[in-house]
Amino acid sequence: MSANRPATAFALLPIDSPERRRLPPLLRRAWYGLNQALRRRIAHLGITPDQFTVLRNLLEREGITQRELTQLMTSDPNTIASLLERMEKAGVLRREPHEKDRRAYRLRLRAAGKRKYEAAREVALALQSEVLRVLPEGRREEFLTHLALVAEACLASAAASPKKPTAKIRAL
Amino acid sequence: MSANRPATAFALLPIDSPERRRLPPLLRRAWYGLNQALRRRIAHLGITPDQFTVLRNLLEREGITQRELTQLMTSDPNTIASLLERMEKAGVLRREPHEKDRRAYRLRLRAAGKRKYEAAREVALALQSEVLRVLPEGRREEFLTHLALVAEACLASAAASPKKPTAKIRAL
DNA sequence: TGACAATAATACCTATACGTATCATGTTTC
DNA sequence: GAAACATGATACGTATAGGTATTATTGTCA
Repeated sequence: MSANRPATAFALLPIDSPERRRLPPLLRRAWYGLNQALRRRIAHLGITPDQFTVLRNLLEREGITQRELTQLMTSDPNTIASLLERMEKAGVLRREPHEKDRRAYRLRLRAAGKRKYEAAREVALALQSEVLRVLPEGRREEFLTHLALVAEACLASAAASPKKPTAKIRAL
Repeated sequence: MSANRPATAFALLPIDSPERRRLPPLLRRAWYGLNQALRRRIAHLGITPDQFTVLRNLLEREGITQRELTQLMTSDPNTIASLLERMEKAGVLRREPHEKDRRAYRLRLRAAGKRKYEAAREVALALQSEVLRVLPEGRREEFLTHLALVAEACLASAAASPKKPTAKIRAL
């Protein structure tokens, strides 16, 4: 066990460490690293990675409700509500009343939001290319396909895990 | 920035096209899903997934400092400090003064921490098996190897992204 | 149509991520 | 050996994740 200070914390681990083979730490490192890199690279635009994700979803589907955005982002209504509150205050989007459902809002991008999105998109594309280059070219699609399977399985596991350990109503 | 040269026709779609599988949303969904599933399944133990990670690291390396734990978890000193404060208050670990460095603490597990860890570990192992079952058995190791490469690349990108856009001192 | 369940959004809470600034201590350098 | 610098930890602020509870509205059904 060496006490040297490597370039990355990951390299601190012995080559045969179980950490290198365990799904949760690997997912954690990948996601946090990617998120942190993007956050730092778009900080000058005044938006965060999550806000960037919101902008992308709104650009692709103008006028969706908060509930729909929550579904698209696999997030939580509370998180989305406060996220949108900050973004509206920052002037990148607006919430207009839904014409049919007075409980809901329709989300619309503003010009500033579109501009910030376009700029951040360039950064994000470059970052993704940069990261995927470490995989052999012929294996990248396969990796993403497998990752998609794993992601769906993770979401399914979460959905199958009740918030409250109530009586198991899961009738078969 | 070199152009992407995908091998398949599917991959000829724009890299951020909704039809194509993008790395950031996939990583996000996988990580959030896995984290949420684990959080709900160990909530009855009174610990969170991050606290579980702390416990595992402390069990494997008793007496490390907060700084070392920060490196192992690829986290942030601030995050670790408040995390440990909560855990110390909850009685699962204690911070004792470092015998050489009066700035540092040595982290030690308490009995309650060991117990909670053991219980949570069973849950985590089952969850990982459950998730990885969606991949063909012969591809799981390969997937984890690729994920490790990607994780390392993500951390490298983050490390190469300065917090402040100062003059880049990094030698190319 | 009136009671009631479901739904969209929010309020309030705690936990985490991570930025800047600060403090105490350790190390290096001239 | 004192000043300059580096480092471990914390204080404080903002953003996000997500839990429970509440409010306002909608839809359903007896």
